[in-house]
Amino acid sequence: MSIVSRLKPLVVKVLKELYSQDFREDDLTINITKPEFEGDYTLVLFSFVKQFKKSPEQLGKEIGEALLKTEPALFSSFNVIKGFLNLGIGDAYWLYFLQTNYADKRIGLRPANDKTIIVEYSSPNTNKPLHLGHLRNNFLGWSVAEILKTTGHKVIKTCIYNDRGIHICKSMVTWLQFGNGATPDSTGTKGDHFVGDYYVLFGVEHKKQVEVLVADGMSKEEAEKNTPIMLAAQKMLVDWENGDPGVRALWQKMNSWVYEGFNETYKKIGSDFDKNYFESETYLMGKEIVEDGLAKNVFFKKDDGSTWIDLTADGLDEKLVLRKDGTSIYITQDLGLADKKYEQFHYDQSFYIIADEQNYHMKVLKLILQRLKKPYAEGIYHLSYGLVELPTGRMKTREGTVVDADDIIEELKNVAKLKTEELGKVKDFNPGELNELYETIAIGALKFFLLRVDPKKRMVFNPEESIDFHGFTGPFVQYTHARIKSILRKEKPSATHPSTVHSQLLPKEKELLVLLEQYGTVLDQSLEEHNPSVLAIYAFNTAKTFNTFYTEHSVMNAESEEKKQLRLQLSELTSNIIASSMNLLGIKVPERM
RNA sequence: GGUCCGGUAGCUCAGUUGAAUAGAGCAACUGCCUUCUAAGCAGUAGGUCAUUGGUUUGAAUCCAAUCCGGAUCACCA
Repeated sequence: MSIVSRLKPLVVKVLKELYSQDFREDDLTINITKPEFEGDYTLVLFSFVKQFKKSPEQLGKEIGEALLKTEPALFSSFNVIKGFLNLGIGDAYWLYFLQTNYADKRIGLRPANDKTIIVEYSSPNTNKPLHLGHLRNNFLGWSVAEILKTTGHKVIKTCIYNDRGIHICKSMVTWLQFGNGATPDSTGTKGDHFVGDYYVLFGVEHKKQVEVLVADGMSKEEAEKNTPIMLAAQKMLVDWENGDPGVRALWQKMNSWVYEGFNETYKKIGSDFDKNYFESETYLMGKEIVEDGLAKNVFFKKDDGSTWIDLTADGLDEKLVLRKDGTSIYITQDLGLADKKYEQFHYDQSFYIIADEQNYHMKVLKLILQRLKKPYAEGIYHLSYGLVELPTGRMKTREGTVVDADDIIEELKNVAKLKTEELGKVKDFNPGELNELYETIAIGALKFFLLRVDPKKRMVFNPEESIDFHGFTGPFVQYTHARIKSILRKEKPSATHPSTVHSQLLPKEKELLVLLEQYGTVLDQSLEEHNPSVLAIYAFNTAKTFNTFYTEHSVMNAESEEKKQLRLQLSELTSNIIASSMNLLGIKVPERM
């Protein structure tokens, strides 16, 4: 139990005894004491002043004295400044926490509960490689899923492949017309990039053909729809839907190239899925749900035969759910997929990690499911994140400003290599170990960079900043971990050494320990907010605080054996907490770097 | 136009369930490697918290209005 959750009931109890008034723990404001004041935690008194008609100074004195009397073992001192009651917590509390937790490698892990949560955190199109936007999505979803797992939830990670549709046909048609039978193997190109190149080529060809048509007198708008290559793609889509064997075979072949490429990238970035869904298998689902909803008058038909839902009562519009020709649209598929997932996993909650461009769409999805009185509707949760932009603005495929996932990882690996060679600290590593280290650092830098920002907010990805391994970065935290491990390789805390619980803590020791004690609270916050960035910030602060401690005090050459043991324990606890919090972000921490 | 999100140091971001003198990192400048890893540490400098008004003992935080930026409102996905 964290210190704050221990303090609050005590204050409630004391207030009751002193003033015969009941307070809820939520009524209390207890913050960590600012460094410029004496004390560890601070109770803010202003809210009581009016109620009890006493001065803050007097209240503080009375409450402080009562607390000290009630728990003399916990509190060591108090002081009142203006409306703030600063409470000193005795070293014994912190030392007991250290003693009982330092060796826990799985610190933070909670007992299992009975909640099942399904997390959909990747939804790539199979016509082009993954880019920076996909990475934020993947890193975020993976991390949120791991946070849920470590706090005891059963989690199912899923991916939905958008593997059909006009965009896929564009790559296919272009490959048929211009590919001359080339394959990823024959060209030595990664499969997803290979297919993506034809998608780009489609755009180039299409543009050329538009110009020809316009020169022949067609309007630009008309021409856009009528280039030979566009018509071919549209025909291919119809053929695909009709199950044309040739088209299906081509589709399977090209998609398999893409999956091979995706799998390589997913493996590298550590994305894993318990269940894959494919749009080609789900795009017809949902029609039954619409039929059902029509019968229940949740939906209605217009004269042209199209099916709609009226969401104006909820401040939205009328929304189409089936086209007039009876074919389904995006939202229809999503209704079907939500149902399918529930059928398969009976989830309590269903998370969708999707960019905030789709806020409206996700609101509609949940609302429709609620109108349909689906048992799982309340559990639908859209974890909306902001787009990743470049310093020059939004990434645009057409302008070639999209940052490719594989490229950026490779670039960061190179930086890691150069930096590591320059420092020369791991000259004894074999090539395999070196490659692993470079990858650990590169992925760590990238994940930390994308996860350290509040997911809800738009963020700017500055390529120059991302290759900086100093300061508020993944490699900084990784480095601190390696530093600690270097000490612990020399000596581990002794299990037989007499207890350190009666030691005296120096300011830097205490500062670190107080921070380490907050790990559980931080984990709670990241869980409640579905926000990995609080863990990233915490891991950085912990590393920074350790480095300050490390510079000021020697562990191995401590003043006494007892001090050495205490610092070894502190070091081990720090490394465990850094490792745990970084692992929840999907970041590995090296033993040496 | 309706709805939603954002505007904090030169840049990137914390802080937004109200609380003490608004914090980090980068960039700039000054120091510290015969001592457990200098991918580090210590320090200097840098702010009308978009603007105006309001509520409050107390506002970056809550309310209102305004300005600026973004997203969305398709028989696209």
